[in-house]
Amino acid sequence: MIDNLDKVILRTLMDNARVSYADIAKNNRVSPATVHVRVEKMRKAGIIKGAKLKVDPRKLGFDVTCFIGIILKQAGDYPRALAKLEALSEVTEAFYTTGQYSIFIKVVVRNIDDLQRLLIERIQAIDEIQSTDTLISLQNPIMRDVGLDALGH
Amino acid sequence: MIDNLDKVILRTLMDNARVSYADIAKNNRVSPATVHVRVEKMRKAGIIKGAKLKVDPRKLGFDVTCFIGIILKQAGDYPRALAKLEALSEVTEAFYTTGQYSIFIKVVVRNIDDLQRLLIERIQAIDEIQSTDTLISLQNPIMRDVGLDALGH
DNA sequence: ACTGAAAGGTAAAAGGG
DNA sequence: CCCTTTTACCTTTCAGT
Repeated sequence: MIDNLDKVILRTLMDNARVSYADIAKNNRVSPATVHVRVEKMRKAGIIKGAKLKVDPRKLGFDVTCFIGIILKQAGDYPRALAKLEALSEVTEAFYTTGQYSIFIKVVVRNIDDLQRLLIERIQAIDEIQSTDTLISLQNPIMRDVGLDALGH
Repeated sequence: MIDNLDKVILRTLMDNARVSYADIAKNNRVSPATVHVRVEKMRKAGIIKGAKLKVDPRKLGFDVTCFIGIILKQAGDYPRALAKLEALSEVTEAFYTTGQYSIFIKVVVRNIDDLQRLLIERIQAIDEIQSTDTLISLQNPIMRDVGLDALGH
């Protein structure tokens, strides 16, 4: 399914998506064409979903990151609530979860005032939402990709 | 600080980091060299932190994503606990937070059995940790970058 | 399934307005 | 601050093994 060369290619590009296929080829003693073929294979298999530029939100003026656990009035309200959350650009991630919350979201905003307005005027204003719990992140000391070492084959 | 062209470049590359500078230049009626200069400027300013390949963890056999809220025995235990969490490759993100938890982490594992072992044998075994709450993610319907539209300049 | 070579395209640096 | 030019390198395709 996925061999050692695939893993090295993935690891390299997950770390820096702009490393040239030629460099990867050189380091692994294969031709650039082979690297190209492997990448295309993994893209078609859905393993590779794209390449994203990583930006620092703080450098752009988004200083506050927080997580919000959402309790819905009824379980069936999930699709409607999600659609309304998706319309808010400040909501960067959403998860449908087990446990006390139905939906768990990550929001990135400029400052605490913006967070307060977002919470009160736009999130708690959503009909389907019963209540929310907010967790403000002060630091983000770990942010990395899944380790491929646990991959067996 | 950051003008309209910078914003268009960021938006384009945040979506697809492999779009060529030549294409971006064409769409904005500037030269490829200008795009190159802008990207370098933003890299030096720390706005651009790199380009990452986006992979689908499920396609690689990591089927379970979850969040774990961690309560420490003492607030001062934070650095030691964090270092121990960092040593676990399954911990892909960590946040230092206000509220009921001191540390909030995201973990990605192969299955529920692995999650259970990780939790009991490696996380709850950390001396500095008093207790944990786990939130299993069943779906991840929203995963996107910060919207640049709120950016003033 | 990998390689080597060819064609076209791209990045990055240099120089000028 | 942006442009054009230039050079070297890169991706991608395809025939051959």
